[in-house]
Amino acid sequence: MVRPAAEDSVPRRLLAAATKLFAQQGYDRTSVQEIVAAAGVTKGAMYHYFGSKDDLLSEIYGRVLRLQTEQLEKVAATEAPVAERLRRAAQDVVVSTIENLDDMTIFLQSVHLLAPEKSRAVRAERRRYHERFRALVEEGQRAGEFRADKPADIVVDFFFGSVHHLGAWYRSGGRLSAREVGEHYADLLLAGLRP
Amino acid sequence: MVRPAAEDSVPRRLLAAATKLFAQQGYDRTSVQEIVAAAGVTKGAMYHYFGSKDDLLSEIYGRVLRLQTEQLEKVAATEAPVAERLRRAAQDVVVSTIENLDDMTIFLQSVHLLAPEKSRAVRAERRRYHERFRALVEEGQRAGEFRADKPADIVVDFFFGSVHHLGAWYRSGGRLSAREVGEHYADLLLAGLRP
Amino acid sequence: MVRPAAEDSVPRRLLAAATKLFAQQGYDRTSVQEIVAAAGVTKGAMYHYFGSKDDLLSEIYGRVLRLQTEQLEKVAATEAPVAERLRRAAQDVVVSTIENLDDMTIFLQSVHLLAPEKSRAVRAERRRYHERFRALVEEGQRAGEFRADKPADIVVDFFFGSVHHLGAWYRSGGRLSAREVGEHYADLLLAGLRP
Amino acid sequence: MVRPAAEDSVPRRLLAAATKLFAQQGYDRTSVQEIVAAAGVTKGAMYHYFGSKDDLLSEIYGRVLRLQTEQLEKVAATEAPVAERLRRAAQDVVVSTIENLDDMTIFLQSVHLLAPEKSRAVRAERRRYHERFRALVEEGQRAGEFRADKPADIVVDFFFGSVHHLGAWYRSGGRLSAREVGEHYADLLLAGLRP
DNA sequence: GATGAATGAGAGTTCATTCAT
DNA sequence: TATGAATGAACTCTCATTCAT
Repeated sequence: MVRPAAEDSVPRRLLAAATKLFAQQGYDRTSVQEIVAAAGVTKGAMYHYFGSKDDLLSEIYGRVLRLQTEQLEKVAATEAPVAERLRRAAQDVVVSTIENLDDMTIFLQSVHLLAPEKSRAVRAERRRYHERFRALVEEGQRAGEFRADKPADIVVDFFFGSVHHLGAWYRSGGRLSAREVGEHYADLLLAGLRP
Repeated sequence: MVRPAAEDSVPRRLLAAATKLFAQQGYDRTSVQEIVAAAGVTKGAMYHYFGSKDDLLSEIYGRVLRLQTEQLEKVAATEAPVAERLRRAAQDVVVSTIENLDDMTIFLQSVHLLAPEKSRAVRAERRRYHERFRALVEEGQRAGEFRADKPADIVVDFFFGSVHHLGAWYRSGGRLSAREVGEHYADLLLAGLRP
Repeated sequence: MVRPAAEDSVPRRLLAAATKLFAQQGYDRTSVQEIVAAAGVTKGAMYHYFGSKDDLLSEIYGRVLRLQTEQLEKVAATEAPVAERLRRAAQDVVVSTIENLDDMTIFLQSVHLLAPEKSRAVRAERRRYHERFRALVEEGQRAGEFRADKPADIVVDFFFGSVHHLGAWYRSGGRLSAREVGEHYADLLLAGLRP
Repeated sequence: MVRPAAEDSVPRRLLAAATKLFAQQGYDRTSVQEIVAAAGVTKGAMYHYFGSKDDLLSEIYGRVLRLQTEQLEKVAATEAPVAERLRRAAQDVVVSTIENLDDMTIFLQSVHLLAPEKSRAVRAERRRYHERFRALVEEGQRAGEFRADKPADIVVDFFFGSVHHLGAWYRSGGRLSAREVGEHYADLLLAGLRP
């Protein structure tokens, strides 16, 4: 019996259901029972594919981390002037955060709930991402395009705070498109860095 | 039997213990048993003073919201130029967030865990706070001191994202004092708003 | 409301029910649900008094170990000739094993199922008991009353193997009383040790 | 594809893995998953050769029972004096128990976990073995070589208790060889039976 | 004002077994 | 002969809350 391509595989259905529920109710408030019911499978099936509830969370993290890291690498590697590269990186991260708002919401509310070793791995990956971003800021400061009196890591934390907060207020279908919010955010960041 | 003045009252001890534990482990991961053990009282005593675990959370919120609202009102009501008032408000909220980092961490990680009606009340109070802040931005835009091409609510969300994120990276005893971080953050905000 | 003295306390009822069920079905095959049902209480009540299913087992062990240790110390401390003391110790341990056959059966079938640290504690206590018994054998060997060509620890293991095996065949109400079995066993041991 | 002769057959590998794991952790604590992993096969393969986890246990029993029964028959059928035959039978059972310590450990800890009908079969076989041994004791008592004031079945249970207990203390590579322990045990038994 | 025994529902996880392929 | 996805029931344990004292 060949499965219709339209019907998602069991692990994919589980991941989708978990993502939605975790974003809506939080990780701790979502029971494995709810997840498997939403995915239309049994608990046993879930534990066949994922070692634990924690693993579902890790997978969701992995997905979004990979995506954003790829985007950043691509933009950073172009030949454009550094101010331009930073602007595009900033705008991209806003857009992709909004486009994956569920994943990001979960990410921000639940990293600290992961088992220690997984939590460490995820944080390490996240740190690398921030460091790549910081390198752009420092490059611009050395080139004299950005003010040099603000520590680059403070700038990065300042900006990513704003980005992480998007899930708290942005509603799709609202006044502004993801692209517009990205432009506003990138403007505010770049303007703040003018020498 | 007269209690030594040095020993805090039972409700205060409970609130202190709950604050610390909620910040460390999250609301859902902290059991009532742990709280009462840390406070050195029994469960019965806790339920005598607080109707539920939820009530402890609401109380913690109330405390920090009241504090920050007061500060903002005070600064906003001065006669200084609007740019100066916004700078001081921004700096103040950073400093007081850092000084009450446990409360703020809990606030940000756990609002969505409150029972609906309490959650609504807290959010409403928070919204009023943000609106007061936004009014400052709009005043500056009308006065021509801030660029007018950025919606004021976007600016507010942009900045409070940064502030809320402080708990994720700031460590007391680190390189920068609360005051210094406040200045950097206020600078970045104000510079971003230059026309 | 004063409880009738006849009605056993909750922890005692739990211990009794657990003892019976563990002996009948084995530790792993007995569910907490079965235990609390047999004791007429809820699971919550059980976990109020015992930290885990393991704790029930440890408690049962403690009871029987204490009992047998006391008996041995009492006999060993008398002034009788060593052969007489060993005979009585041997007989006593048979009788008390038969009288607490459920506890002993559990003991023998389930020590290795205890959590490592508890298992270690129980084994250590057991070893002390065996060493006390061995000291009697060695005393008799030095006094020339027992043959000296058999290592005392081998003798002890030989005999306690027999004792531990009682649960596998002895049925109360059978042909022989506990006392009679004790005499036969003590005879076989002592005769085996004749020089 | 021809398998190398050195590589054991799948059922044999399963039996070996199960024996080791059952002896180490107990039957109930060992999952089918662990067994197949240790044997390097899949669950499906196991259920192809064995109807259930229980069947593995029965097979292990069968193996050791057959072995020991054969040995006893051989010794009992010789022409030597009865005391000599009993001595050799006793010594043999000690040696073969030590040489198959894993199987015997499992046997003793897990017979009661078998499904009723299989358990009955195994016990019956075991009983026949004990009866053959008892017959030797009785023969010696009738011949006046052994004291007659001890019921032969008590003697048999006394001795097999000791033998069964070997797994609880004997460690290969220790002070005494299997042969030496066998001699000591046989000595203690025979000396105990002197008239 | 304060205790702590007791509840009862539900949590995450494990597991022997089945069956379409 | 062999696979491995999937089942479904049972498992131990946790917890916020209640209430007689």
